[in-house]
Amino acid sequence: MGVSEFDLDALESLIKPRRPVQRNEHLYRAGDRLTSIYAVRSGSIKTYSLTNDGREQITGFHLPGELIGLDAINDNAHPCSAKALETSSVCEMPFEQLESLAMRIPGLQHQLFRIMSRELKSDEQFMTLLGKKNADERLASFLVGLSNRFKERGYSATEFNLSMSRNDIANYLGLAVETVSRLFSRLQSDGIIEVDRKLINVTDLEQLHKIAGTSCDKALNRTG
Amino acid sequence: MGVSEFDLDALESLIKPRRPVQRNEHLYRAGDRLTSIYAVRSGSIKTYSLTNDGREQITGFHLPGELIGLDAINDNAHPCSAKALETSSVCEMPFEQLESLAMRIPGLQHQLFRIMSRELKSDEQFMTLLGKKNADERLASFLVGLSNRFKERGYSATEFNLSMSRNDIANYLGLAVETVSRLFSRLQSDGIIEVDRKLINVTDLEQLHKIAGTSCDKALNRTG
DNA sequence: CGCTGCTTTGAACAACTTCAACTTCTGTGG
DNA sequence: CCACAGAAGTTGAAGTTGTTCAAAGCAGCG
Repeated sequence: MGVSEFDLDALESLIKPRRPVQRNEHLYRAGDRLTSIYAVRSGSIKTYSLTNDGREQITGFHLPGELIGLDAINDNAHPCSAKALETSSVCEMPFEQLESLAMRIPGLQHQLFRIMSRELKSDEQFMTLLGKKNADERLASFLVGLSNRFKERGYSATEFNLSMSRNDIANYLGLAVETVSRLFSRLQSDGIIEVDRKLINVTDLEQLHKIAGTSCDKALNRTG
Repeated sequence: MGVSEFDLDALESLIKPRRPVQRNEHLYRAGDRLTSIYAVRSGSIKTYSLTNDGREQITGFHLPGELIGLDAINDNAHPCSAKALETSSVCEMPFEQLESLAMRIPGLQHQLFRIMSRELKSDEQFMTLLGKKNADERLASFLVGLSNRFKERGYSATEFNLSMSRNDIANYLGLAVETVSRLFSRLQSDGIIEVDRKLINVTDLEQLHKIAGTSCDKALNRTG
């Protein structure tokens, strides 16, 4: 359900060896012709596009097991750029090959539909975040989301490193950096998380969930 | 590129006859098991989900030629509800059938990948709208988007009816109804559009584009 | 040791929301 | 066909949230 690690492993062997990517190195840039879809194997990748006035809009942070580049199929060109946030490794999968495999291997086509569908669904949830949530809810949702994704991958759900800068977080969440910084401080002084630079320790995950799940009346749930 | 009307026509005949839907009738509701994907054939459909505190978040307005329900593949259940904004007709395509056809008919698999990819891409653009654009830019983008879609379908790019309420527009754009109402008034008094209830006449499409494409310094481009 | 870039914090400001009132439309029943 | 009730839309004024501007604090690194 989460990552379908199993199938990606199978694919990986079918297609191409892993490839290392250095921090800040681009996997591809907006406008590049689509050749391959990439599966993140380790590290983390951010995808972003530029607004008309040249500012960056981050469209996602991608962890191991996730596929990137699927948004390029329609135009045969990447609408976003993809850049490593840290030293990472990816598995490159030539798309044409992938497509023809999908015609032959039972289940692979379905798997690909599922992956794209999941991304559509999570995009929709993210729209709700941007359209309806306030700053606190956005940051809490972001942290809960990361927590879940780390957990799925066998890491700690409560202690993890942010590979992206405050600026990137703010950009992604549609907020100003200053706002994000203030929110981290507040979450810390409220005893919900401990922050040490990039290291986050979630001390009250339940409360974080409550904030993320739209904090209703802001103090509705002190005891329950 | 736009709608691949051709292929949908082919599919339509392969699968099921059109089905009429009344205004406010649901095609499916959030939580329903996925049985079919729907192609809009006439009219318009809105998709929406509910936030934790029960408010509605509209995730899209869908015009003829568009497919809805693709976000349900991953969980085999619809994450959103779909409701007709006006009397419409849709073509129901049982998903399992569609998938097995895609294994056989050359090009259909690719077509489906493309359609999902296009949706991913437009979701990303929409994230940029919600994350970076101010109220004016949002409404202008919305109108430009509709204008383009109507044009693709052979209707006027400058004169069209909004099938959704002001409330729906505001909801979709992450704004308050009052803001949207004020913006319509302002666009009208600025001579960019003429508004008569649901009927919109775009009198200065170029200017509308300028506003939509992020109005930079707000008055950067008076002459050029 | 002193850059340089990222992060934090404070204070003023702006954009949008909220609240409230009023108007216009729509549809229903007398 | 008109009257009326409810829904939808518009407009104004006050209020909030988050942004912007400015400056200081801190860590990494030559």
